[in-house]
Amino acid sequence: MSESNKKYHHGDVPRALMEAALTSIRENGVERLSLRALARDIGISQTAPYRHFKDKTHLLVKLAAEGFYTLAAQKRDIRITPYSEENLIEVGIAYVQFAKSHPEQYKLMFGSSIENRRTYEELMNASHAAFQCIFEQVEEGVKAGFLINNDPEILAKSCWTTVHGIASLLIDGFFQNVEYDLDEFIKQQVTFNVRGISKNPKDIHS
Amino acid sequence: MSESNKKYHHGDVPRALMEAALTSIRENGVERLSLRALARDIGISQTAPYRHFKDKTHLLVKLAAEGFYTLAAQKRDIRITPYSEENLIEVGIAYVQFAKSHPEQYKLMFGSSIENRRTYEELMNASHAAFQCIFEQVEEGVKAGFLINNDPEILAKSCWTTVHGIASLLIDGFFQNVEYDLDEFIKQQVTFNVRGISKNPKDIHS
DNA sequence: TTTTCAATGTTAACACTGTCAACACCAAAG
DNA sequence: CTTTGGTGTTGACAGTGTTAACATTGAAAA
Repeated sequence: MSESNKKYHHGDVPRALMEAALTSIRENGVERLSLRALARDIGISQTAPYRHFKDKTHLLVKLAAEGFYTLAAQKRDIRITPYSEENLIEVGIAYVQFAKSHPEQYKLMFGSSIENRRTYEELMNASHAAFQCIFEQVEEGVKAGFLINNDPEILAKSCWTTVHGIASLLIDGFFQNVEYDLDEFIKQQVTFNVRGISKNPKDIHS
Repeated sequence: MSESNKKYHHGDVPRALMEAALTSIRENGVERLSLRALARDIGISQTAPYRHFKDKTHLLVKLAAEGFYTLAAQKRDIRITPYSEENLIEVGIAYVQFAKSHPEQYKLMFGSSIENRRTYEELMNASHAAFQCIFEQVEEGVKAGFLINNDPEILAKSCWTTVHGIASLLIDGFFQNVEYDLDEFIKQQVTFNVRGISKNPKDIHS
């Protein structure tokens, strides 16, 4: 296959589109993403993407799903068994760090760029996989008697809302006026949360 | 001023635009908001809004700011002095209820429909006012010895991230598979958070 | 080998959008 | 009365998502 005359069959167009989309999102945010611009970037006609994605949203769904899977993987890398409070905190911090280093993709995963996200099975599976990590860890913490004897699902959701709250406020710039160290701040916040669901909360000495 | 021949000077156009925008957002979400459609709805030309708002974003900023102020007011209505743990929880619940009953406006306030939100002083003031409520209450809780002896700003931010986390996951449909009672769930989550920043956390019996 | 056909690509067009420039009107200040 | 600044309008530009109609290709079917 020569380099010239590449009118048709440009290789892996879906992959190229996804990657172009990722960098575009990283640089300009989800709101500015344009299918046509993407097509131009990778050198295909402006409507060619529709041969590979039903519409713009389906591209976004794929990207978001990928995001959830790498988030899940990243958390799994940090987690160690058996359960320890410190490790639960570390996983929480890793979650926030992911959001911090991929802010636009994170917004895509959670924000409302994707309408009716619940109708996309693929996306639901992916986000469920990301949740599953926390769930398992929390469940272990409950069984081992470290955490409140409550439905692990509810406790895990407490962790999730906390880290998600931190992540989204952080991304949206609500913590930009912090004079204190940001990483220290994140750790504190996560620690509060773990303390709240622990059976015997340690004292905190400021 | 007769009813007929209302070619010019239609009354309070900015107000009319804001209200039309609010209902449009409520029904179709922020993403679908169109300045031109708004103008058509209230019976002015499609570019007339630009006489009153520099651009679309400035309209959104005004709406978001209003949202923050009503949220602040709603919280102030619930809060009572002196400090009590129950009341802090109630305020947290009220926060989530606000988000629950104005989901699209809430998304507008926090989501990334408004780019560079930090450059809009008006918006920063408004969101700061909403934060101030929680801050004061938490500060009182610290002084009265109920909450951890820590920087009240940090503790208040813990409350904020928690309720915001709950609110946004709720709005984005991540809790739609709850078989248990939603209000009870919200209360539990907020309670965990308060427990996490309390000096002497009560035992929780499930 | 030739034919056929689905996948993939293209162009043209539609109906939108935000935004600006140029122009029209009108109330009140000078 | 004249001027002037706020408000309103039309027309246009550049951009978008999306569909329809048509073109090209490579591989399977004949």
